Amino acid sequence: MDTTQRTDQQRSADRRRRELLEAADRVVLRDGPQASMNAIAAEAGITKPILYRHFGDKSGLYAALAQRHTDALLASLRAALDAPADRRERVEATLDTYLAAIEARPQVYRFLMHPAEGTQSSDQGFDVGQHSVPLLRRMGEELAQVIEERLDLGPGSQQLARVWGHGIVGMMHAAGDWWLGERPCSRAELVRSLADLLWGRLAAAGDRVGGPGF
Amino acid sequence: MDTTQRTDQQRSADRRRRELLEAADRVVLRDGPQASMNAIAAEAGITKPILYRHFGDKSGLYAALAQRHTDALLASLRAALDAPADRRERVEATLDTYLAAIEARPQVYRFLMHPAEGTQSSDQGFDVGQHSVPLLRRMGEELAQVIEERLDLGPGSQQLARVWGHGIVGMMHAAGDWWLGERPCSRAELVRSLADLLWGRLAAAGDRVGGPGF
DNA sequence: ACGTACATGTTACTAGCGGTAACCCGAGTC
DNA sequence: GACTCGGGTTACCGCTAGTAACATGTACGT
Repeated sequence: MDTTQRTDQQRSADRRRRELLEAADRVVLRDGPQASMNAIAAEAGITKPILYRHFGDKSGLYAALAQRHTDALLASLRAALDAPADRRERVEATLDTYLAAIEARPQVYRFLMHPAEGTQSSDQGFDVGQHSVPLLRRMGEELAQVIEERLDLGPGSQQLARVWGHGIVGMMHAAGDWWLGERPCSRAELVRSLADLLWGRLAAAGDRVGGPGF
Repeated sequence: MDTTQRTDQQRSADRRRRELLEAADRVVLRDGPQASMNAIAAEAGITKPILYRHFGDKSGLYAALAQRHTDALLASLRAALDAPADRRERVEATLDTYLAAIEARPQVYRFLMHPAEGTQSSDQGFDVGQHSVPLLRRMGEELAQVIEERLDLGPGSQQLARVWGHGIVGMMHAAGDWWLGERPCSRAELVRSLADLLWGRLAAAGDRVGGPGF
C-alpha cells in the first residue's frame, strides 16, 4: 500500500527537516535573530520555497527552531530542580544552570527571547496577551508545577504557585540579561544574591541608619 | 542676531516634533509595535522624509516615543516608592502602580516592551547585551538606587542592590505579563502574592507531607 | 514501454518595508 | 532681483517575506 511508502517519505522528509533546522541554527547563531530566510536557505544549499513548504512561514521555522533549544534547556532545568538536595541548594543549582546556559550560548539565548518579530497577525487590536516569549511562559509553568507539588502553601496554593513560578522565572531572566550585558560580578555571586532575595533578605534587612534626609 | 531667530526656529521645530510624536503615538496605539513609518507619516499628514529629518531613523522615533511613556511611568513609580509608609506597604504600592499602568494601557505597555525590532545594526556578532528593553533597565537601575540608599545590606551592598533591583523588576514584569494575558486573579491578589514571595514565604513554606519521592 | 502521479527543486515575481537623493517652493535678506 | 534656506514632495534603492509557475526525477499501474 501507500502506508510503507508514506513512512518512507515521511522519514526522508523528517531528515530533510532536521537538516534544514540545523542549517537555520547555524545561521541564527551567526547572524542573530534577524537572520533572513534567504540566508538560511543559502546556508542549507537550497532556495526559499523549500523552507516555506516545510515550515509554512518564518514564524513556523522560528517556532520549530525555538522548541528544540527550549526543550533542551527545560530538560536540564528539570534535572537541577529534581536533584536530591535541600531547597536552597536546588534553587541555587537551578539558577546556576540557567545562567550557565545563557552564558555559554548567548546568541541562542538572544534568539529564544526574541522570536516574535514581524508576525503581522491578522487581528488588529485587543489580544494583548501571548506576545510574550514562549520560553518564559513554559519555564514559568514548569516551575509553578514543581512548587505546587513540593511545597505546602495552604489555601490557594495553586494560584500562588503559578504567580511565584512566573515571577521567579522573570526575576532570573531579567537579572541574567542584565548580568550578561554588564558582567558586574561572577556567576556564583549572582546566584547567591538572587537566592538571598528569594530567601527574604529584602524583608529582613534593617533600615539604613542616618539615611538620606535623616 | 541669529540667537533669537534660532530659538524661534527651535521652538517651531519642537512643536512639530511633538505633533509628530503624538501622531506616532496614535498609530502605535492602533497598529501595535510594528506600525510602519509610512503609516505614521500618513497619520501626521506628511510624508516619510520629514520623519527621518526629525528622528534620524525608526529606532530614533521609537526611542523618543518610548521615553515619554517611560518617563511618565517612572515618575509614578517613584512616587509610590517614596511614600511615607512602611516597607511592605511601599513595595505593594509600587507593584500595584506598575500593574495598574499596564492594565490601563496594554497597547502602550506592549509597545514599550518591544521597540527593538528590525534595527539591522551594523555590527555582526558579539555585543549580546543591550538588546533588552530599555524600560526594564531603567526601572531596574532606579529600584537598585532606592534599595541601596534605604537599606542596610552590609558589605557589597551596591552590587547586591543592583542585582535585586533588576531581579525584582523582572519578577514584576514577567508576572504582570502573564497575569495580563490570563487574568487568573485580581490585581490585589497578585500584588499580595508577589510581596509574599519577596518576603521570604518561599523559604519559610513547609515541605508537602508525603511528597513525591520522599 | 508509456503515462501518471508526486515529491523536490528552481526561476521569477509581487507587495511592502526602511531609508535616501534629488528636486521644489515660499519666505526672509542683502 | 538674485540668493540662501527651512519644510515639503516625488521617485527611487535595496532589502525583506512570501508565492506562482515551471522543471525534473522517480516510483508506480497497466
